[in-house]
Amino acid sequence: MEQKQLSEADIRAAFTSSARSVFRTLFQSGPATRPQLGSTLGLSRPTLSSSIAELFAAGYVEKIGEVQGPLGRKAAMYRLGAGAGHVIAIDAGSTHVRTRVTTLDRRLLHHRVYRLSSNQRHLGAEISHAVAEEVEATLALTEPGWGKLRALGIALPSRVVADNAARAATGQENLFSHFTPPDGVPLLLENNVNCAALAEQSHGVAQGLNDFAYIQIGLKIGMGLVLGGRLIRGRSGAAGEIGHLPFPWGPGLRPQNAGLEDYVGAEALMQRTRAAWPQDAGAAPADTAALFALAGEGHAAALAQVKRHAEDIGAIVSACVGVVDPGIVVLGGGIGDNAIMLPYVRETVDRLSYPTEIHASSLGADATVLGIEKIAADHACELLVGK
Amino acid sequence: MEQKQLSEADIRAAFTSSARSVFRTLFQSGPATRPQLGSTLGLSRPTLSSSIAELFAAGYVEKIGEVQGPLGRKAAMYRLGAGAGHVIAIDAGSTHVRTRVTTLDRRLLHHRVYRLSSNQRHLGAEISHAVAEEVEATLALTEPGWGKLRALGIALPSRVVADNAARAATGQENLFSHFTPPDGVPLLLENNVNCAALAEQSHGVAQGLNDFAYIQIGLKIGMGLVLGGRLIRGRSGAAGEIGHLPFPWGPGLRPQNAGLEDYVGAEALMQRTRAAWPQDAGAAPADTAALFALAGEGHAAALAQVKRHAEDIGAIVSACVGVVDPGIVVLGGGIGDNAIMLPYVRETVDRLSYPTEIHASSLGADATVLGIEKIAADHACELLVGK
DNA sequence: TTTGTTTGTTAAGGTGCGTAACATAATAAG
DNA sequence: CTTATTATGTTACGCACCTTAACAAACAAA
Repeated sequence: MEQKQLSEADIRAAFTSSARSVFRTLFQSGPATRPQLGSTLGLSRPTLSSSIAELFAAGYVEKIGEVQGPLGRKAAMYRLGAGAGHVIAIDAGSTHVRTRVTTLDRRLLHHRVYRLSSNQRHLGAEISHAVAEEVEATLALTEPGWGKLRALGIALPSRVVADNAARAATGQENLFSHFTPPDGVPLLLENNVNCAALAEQSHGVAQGLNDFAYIQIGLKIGMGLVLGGRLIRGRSGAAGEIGHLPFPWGPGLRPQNAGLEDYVGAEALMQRTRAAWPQDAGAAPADTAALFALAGEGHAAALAQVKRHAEDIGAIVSACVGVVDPGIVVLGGGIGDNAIMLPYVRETVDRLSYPTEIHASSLGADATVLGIEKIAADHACELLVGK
Repeated sequence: MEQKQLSEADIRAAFTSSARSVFRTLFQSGPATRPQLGSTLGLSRPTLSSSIAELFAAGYVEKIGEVQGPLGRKAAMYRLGAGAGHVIAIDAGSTHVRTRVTTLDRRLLHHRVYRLSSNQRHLGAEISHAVAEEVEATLALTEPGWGKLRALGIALPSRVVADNAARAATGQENLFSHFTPPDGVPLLLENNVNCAALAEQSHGVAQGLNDFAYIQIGLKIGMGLVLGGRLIRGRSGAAGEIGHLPFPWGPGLRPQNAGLEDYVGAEALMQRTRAAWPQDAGAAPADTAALFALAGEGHAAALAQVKRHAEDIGAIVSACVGVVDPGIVVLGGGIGDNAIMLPYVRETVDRLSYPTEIHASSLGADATVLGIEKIAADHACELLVGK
């Protein structure tokens, strides 16, 4: 193993810098012809020739066809080869465990959704068990054509910190109660909301943006922050833990620990809704989905609740704008991506903050897996050819 | 002028990459011997020889002496030469205009403090006038040994945005009512709180840190945020405008625009203090300095006010931790760097947030000027030898 | 003075890219 | 069907930038 890793590093060192940038381009942008690579990277044809020869010899790229332009000779088209390997991405969610296996340039090799027997509020034994099974099953059906497994990424519903000492407090260690990660494969853990934010950046509303905030509103509330193109994790992995914003707060009002999380969560919302529900308005909605359905039909009592909730969300957004002014905020999660709230959220933010675009997420339940997949693929690419 | 700039760019292109990195090292770390440069940069002696020859020929470095080790030949010591030029940094503050002129490697060539006739609450005509005079005076006494003026940096008590269209709303344009910037010199504007934050990073409590928040508490309140080694400015230059955090905020409480700024400012603090001051406690303090002095002596009523204020500051810090979790927060400004508040702030943050170190700034009134000076010097260096 | 050590220079070689010229393969025009 | 034009790919060669090796210079200690 040690020997293999060393030879891997040797391969990387052996590649010329132009070869590495060709690899990175194919990694980021998918298949391309030599002339395309040459013009985007500003490299000459001879350089490209030797770069591709290097990569091809290592199995890192392969030719997948030829493209005929309007005139002249056909151009050869290349993509990452089997030697580049593949990654496994797992979203260890509270209701489902979603698994995706892809090449580094994101070609789907395998995917699967496993439904948990019950709603897991915290990262615990059942999730750990499910992850172990998913990994084992995936490893079992690995095909030779996939190449080496380069990274295993897992998105967790907990804070995630790299620092060994601080881990115990996050609960992230519970992942390993029934799951032993495979040997010799880089294991990447990331918070699920952060993953969803990255997915918005690579596949969703925040496509290509370097600065934005993603706020996920569901049972709980959380934020993923991307600034300067980088995910902001925070010293304790607590960046985006906006459930800990000071609340309630005002003259003579003492903020409570996690007071906002308790107030703005789905349970509290439904409790307030039931308490305020008029006698003559029919049966109170059973859950948030029912509440938003009623509001969508124009039901006055439901709409009033939704509006008040949206104003609270707006205040949360304003807190984020006041601290980092991201310019763009994406709302996601079962409650957040609801279109009914959007205008009320915007109204509140307009009243309280500097100009901020607010969008609803269009990505569905796959967002988190796609995010952790990107993290795993990025890591694998960096491992092979550096930054 | 156009011609000069072109030839300047040519010089940069003419330098080898090793020469550029030698320049950057001398810029960042000050004078060094050749062996030192060689070992820190991993360059061989012949390479260093030619790099320094290049830079010396352009006047970018000069020899300032020789150092004798315990054994062997003396090592030549170099620093940036006159050809590298100098920068002017100006803090256009509300009570003083501070000017510093330095070489790129921060050797002080000239400095001056100009006291404004009255406290300027906003960036207006008098500040503009004072800046114009300071720049003119400095340009007049420029010595040939200083080399070319490479950049002029000005710290402003307003939001600063690069985008032309959005400028009008910030008030930053008021700077130019009586001040015309010199031709052909890069002009760099930055918010004064952001500058103070950078000064903490280069000279103060946050020395060398890549992630921290600097919160300035005085007449008004503001924050400078450094994450991943970079200053976070925000889409509208409004990152750190924490006076716009939602406040008051709670069940049935509607946040007001800039409600926190009004509540937590020095004026409001003194108003509350006067209102709550007991009849038998002597005369109420006239200003915050007097209030903190009394609190320092153990005066109960004063201490109660300071403590309550510290709890509000603690809530503000908690809001920042909830959004970005910087890990370290530096408190500055006339009120913020007061040691009496520190334990109460810490108490509140400990109660509400993830572990966060909180320090009082040790830099005095020069912080802002030092920060804009660093911005100007960095820009000048990048101009000469790239990133 | 000699010896060993560090610094600086000169000479020679290698890597990674470029340009120039040529070979190849396609379309368009006659 | 041949020829002209154009784009792609390869080969030959040169340049820029760095390295190692060897040598020269300058110092302290023996």
